[in-house]
Amino acid sequence: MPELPEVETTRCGIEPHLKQQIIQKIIVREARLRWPVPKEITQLSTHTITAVTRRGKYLLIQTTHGTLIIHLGMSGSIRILPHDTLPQKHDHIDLVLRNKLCLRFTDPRRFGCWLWTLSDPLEHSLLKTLGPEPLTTHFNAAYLYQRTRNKNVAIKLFIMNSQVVVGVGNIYANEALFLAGIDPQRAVNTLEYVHYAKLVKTIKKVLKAAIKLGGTTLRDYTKSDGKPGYFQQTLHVYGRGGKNCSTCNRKLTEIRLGQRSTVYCSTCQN
DNA sequence: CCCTGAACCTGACCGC
DNA sequence: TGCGGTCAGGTTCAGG
Repeated sequence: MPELPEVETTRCGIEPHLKQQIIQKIIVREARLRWPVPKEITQLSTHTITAVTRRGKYLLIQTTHGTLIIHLGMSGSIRILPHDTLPQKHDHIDLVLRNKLCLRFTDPRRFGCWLWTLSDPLEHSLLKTLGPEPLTTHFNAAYLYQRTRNKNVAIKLFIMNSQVVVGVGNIYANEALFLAGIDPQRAVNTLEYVHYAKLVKTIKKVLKAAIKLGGTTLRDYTKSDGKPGYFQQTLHVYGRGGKNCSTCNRKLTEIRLGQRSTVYCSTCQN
């Protein structure tokens, strides 16, 4: 469910409830996530949460003694609930606070993760090699252009590679390429600097707009307060294969690229 | 190093 | 109603 806007929406939703609060306990009902949930995290009581930050699609819950590194995978979500709310199926982890609130992690497919580190989380092996944040100036046309020389991958796969830039998943890759007028299959070394200038702009634009609307709600995703996001109402291509292009009114093409569904307009995108 | 495809897992949906 | 196939917002890993 989560790309960068959904993770950022989650972060903003949980931060005010967690900051400066003391952990009472962490209950792990199902430790078989992407990687086994480490046993140490069930012993974090009395630690105070100092900050809730994000790097790419990873949420970082920093405490006085270490940092929880959380990823929502494909189907993960987090809600803030009263501590005595009965858990449902797939509610794998509760972070219970002394103030009687509970951060509950739900993840049917279990592609998400909860890890724990005592050192700088940005130096963790999963985070260390991540590309720049898309909404910073480090992500710019010159950077992308430089990284694409001598490479032959399709542009859509390239921008979805977290070593290149973090946070761009399947929805926003499709949308950004549509807005930039670029064919998702186009090999990166055939695109010029001007294409990258345009693409950087549309990626930033689409991510910012999605964050503003609380993310995209498809199927069951909701924000940390249980309410849906509204960005899906503004999608131009994602999930619209076979429907008409909002610009030229011709039928949108749907293909598979790197095992992911890819929708684009063969007239407007070249 | 570059690139592709399999793998991880559950649930919803579609056609027969 | 049941069964098999396909698809789903992500990422790592093995192998050519």
